Amino acid sequence: MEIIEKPRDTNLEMCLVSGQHFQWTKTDRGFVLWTGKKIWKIEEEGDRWLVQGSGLEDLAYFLSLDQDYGQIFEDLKREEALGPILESARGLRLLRQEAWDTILAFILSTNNNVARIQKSLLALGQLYGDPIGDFKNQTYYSLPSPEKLASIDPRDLRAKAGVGYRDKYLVKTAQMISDGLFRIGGIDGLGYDQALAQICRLSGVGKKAGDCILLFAYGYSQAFPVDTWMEKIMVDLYGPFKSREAISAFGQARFKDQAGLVQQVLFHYIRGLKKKGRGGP
DNA sequence: CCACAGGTGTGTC
DNA sequence: GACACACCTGTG
Repeated sequence: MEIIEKPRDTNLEMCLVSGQHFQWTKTDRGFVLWTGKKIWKIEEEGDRWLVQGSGLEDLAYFLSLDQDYGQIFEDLKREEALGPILESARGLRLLRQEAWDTILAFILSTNNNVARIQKSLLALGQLYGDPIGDFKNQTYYSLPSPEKLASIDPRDLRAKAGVGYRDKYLVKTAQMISDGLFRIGGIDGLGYDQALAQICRLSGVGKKAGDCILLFAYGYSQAFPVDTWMEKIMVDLYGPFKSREAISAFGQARFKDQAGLVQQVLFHYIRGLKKKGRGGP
């Protein structure tokens, strides 16, 4: 157990429920969160964090604490259309997740909701993953390796992990990687367009999921994933547009290295509306 | 019962 | 390339 000062410009809950990361659970005073084989339990106590698990250095990396999000939010004030939306999202950060976990999560994300994505990921870990940590008599599991997942019958995934029609996408993608037809590390160093083309080779990964994977796992901060909700709000704020792709291109050109963060800010805003208002944005 | 939930793969023009 | 259309599963 280590006790640290709560990091600046960091709202842990906001980072976790923001739809970028699904491997976490709430505890009485905080959260357990994991990615790959790293896991942490963070309890919030006033202006302190009580941290257990995989160590502070790796946690700081995962939370991108080396990035000055206070300054980044200040810079984004130039976007007048964002106005109060931006202020309400202070504390939000982009997390640095393991690529393999992120690939699985966003294959699952198609036509799906957060609760079910989390349920499927938990089941995959419990059924086929390895134990990575114990907190309060609860064992937490990593996701199965590509080799392991490649050997599983898709029907089992569907029946036991509730992944639905994404069953074969998951297994196919795992096979591509375990067969050496796709290298997880092969994305690094590519330009954005090439990186997106590469990641979209994976089964079940299209433009939207691909953008999410590039943004959340590979550090392409200029990626601007556009889903149905993002489409609606972008049309409201900056529209009209002729296609989702046009919105993505606009977001990248306009927000540059902050495009991915802006997308998260907007998603946070949409979530707030859905929780409070009912009826959506 | 039907629409919807953070789309993608496949087939058609 | 731009379009339909099907697709697991849970919820309101």
